[in-house]
Amino acid sequence: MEDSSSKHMPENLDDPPNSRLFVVTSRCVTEDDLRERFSKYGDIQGIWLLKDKQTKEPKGVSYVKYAKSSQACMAMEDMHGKVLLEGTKPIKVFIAQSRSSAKHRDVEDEELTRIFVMIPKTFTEEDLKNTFREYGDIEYCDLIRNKLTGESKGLGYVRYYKPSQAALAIENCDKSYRAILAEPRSKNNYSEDAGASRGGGEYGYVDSFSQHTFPASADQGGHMVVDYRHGDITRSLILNTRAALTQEQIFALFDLIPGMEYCELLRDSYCLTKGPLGYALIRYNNLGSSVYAKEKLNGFEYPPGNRLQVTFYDDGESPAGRMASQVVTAQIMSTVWNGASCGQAVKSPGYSLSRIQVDFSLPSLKKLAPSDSKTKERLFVVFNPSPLPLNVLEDVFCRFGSLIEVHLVPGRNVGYVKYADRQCAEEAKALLHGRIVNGVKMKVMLADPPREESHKRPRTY
DNA sequence: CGACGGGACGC
DNA sequence: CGACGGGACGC
Repeated sequence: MEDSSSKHMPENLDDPPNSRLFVVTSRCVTEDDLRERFSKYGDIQGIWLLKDKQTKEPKGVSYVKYAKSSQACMAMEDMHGKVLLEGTKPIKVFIAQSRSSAKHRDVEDEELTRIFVMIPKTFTEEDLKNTFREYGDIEYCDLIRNKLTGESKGLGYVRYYKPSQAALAIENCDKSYRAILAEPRSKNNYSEDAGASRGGGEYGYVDSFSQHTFPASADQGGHMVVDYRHGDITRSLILNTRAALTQEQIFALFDLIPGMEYCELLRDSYCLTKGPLGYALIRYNNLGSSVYAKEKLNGFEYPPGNRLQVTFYDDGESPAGRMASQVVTAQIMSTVWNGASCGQAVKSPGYSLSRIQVDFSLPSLKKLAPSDSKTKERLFVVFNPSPLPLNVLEDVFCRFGSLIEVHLVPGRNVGYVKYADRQCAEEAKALLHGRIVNGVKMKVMLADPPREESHKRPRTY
C-alpha cells in the first residue's frame, strides 16, 4: 500500500510538510556519512545527493527526507553547524522549500515556530499556554479578540522557541485544535486579494503549503476589489437593529470611527406604529472610514445579544432593510449572520424589521432558543428563485418556537434551520413547505444528518 | 432536484 | 554561498 523504499520518492517529498531537509556539506560527504549522522533523529525515508549533470561530481548539496516534520526539525536544530569530516567546513541544515515552491530562499525559523490554533472562546492566553506547553517552551501566546468587545474569537497563536516544538505540537496536540503553522505576520493576509491570488503560485510560501493546510473555502472573498469595481460601496452605511437604539447610542457607536459627518435615525417605513427605530443612516466624509466602520460594527453586539447589521447604502435603492448589492448581501450572509442568532433577551415582536408577505397565516412571533441550545432537528430549505434575507427567514421560522438559527449556504439557493425542539421543527416544515414568502418559493425538508467527524470539537459559539 | 465542514494577527 | 534524480507497472 505504502511505498516507502528509499529510492523511489514520488510525490511525497512534502508530505508531511516540512519533513525534508536541505543540507549543504563539503563535496566529499557521502550518503553514508549523512545517514550515519542523521538517522538518530527519526525514520529517514530517503537521502539524495545532488550531482553535477555533466561531471557527475557531488555538488555538496543534499536532501534528507524524514517521516515527520518534528524529526527533520530536530535534526536541523542539532546538526546545523556541525563538522561531519575532519577538516571540512561546518554543514548547513535547513528545512527544504516545498518542491512546488519556486523560491530557493532559506526557510526561516520565524516561519516554523508559530502555530495557529482553534480553541474554545473561553480560553485565556494562560489556558492556551497551559495547553500547549507540553510540546516545548513557549515564547508567547496570543488570542485573536474582537477589537471592540475584547471577546476571544476562539483563535490563537502560540510561539515556540524551536521549530521542533511547533512541529511536535502540530503532530501531537488534540486534532480539535486544528493546529497548523501560522503564516508569517508580515504578509498582509487581510486586505483579501485572495481572489486574484487563488490558484496562482506567485506568493512565496502561500502557494503549495497553504493548499496543504487550508481547506478550500466556498466563501466569496475579495469584496474590496469586487465592490469597487461594481461601485457598490459608498460613504453611507445602513444600520439595522432589532433592538431599540437611541440616536445618541448610534451616534456614539459610529463616532468611534473618525470622519462621521452624518448620523440619522430613521423609522422603518413598514413599521410606523412601532416606537423603536428600525434602521439608521450614517455617512462618513471618506470611503475608508465607511469601509472600516462597516467592517468593525457589522455583527457587533450592541447591546449584548443584539447583533447589529451594517451594510453599504446604495443610493439607487430603498434604504429600508435593503442590501446595497448582491455582493454585500452574500458577504453579510457569510460573515455576520452565519452561526449567529439574536439573543432572546432583546428579541421582541415589535422590533422585527422584516416585512413578510404571505398568502397563508403565520403564527405569532416566538422567542428564539438560547444560541447555545442543543440542536434537536434541522430543516433543509431550498429557495426559488433566490434565498430570502436572513431577517425574513428568522422572522418566519421563529414562529413555531425553539428556533436556534438560520444559516444560508453562500452561493447556493439553500439554507439550514436549527431548532432546539423536534416538534417545533416538524410544525415549521408542515406549515412552510411549498409556501411562497415575499415571492420566494420554499421547499422545507428535514435535513440529512451532518457528516460524522470523529475528531470534531463542538463549536463553542 | 438541492447540502453544510470552520481559520489570521493594529507594522 | 547552496535548491530538486533515475526510470517506467500494465490498462
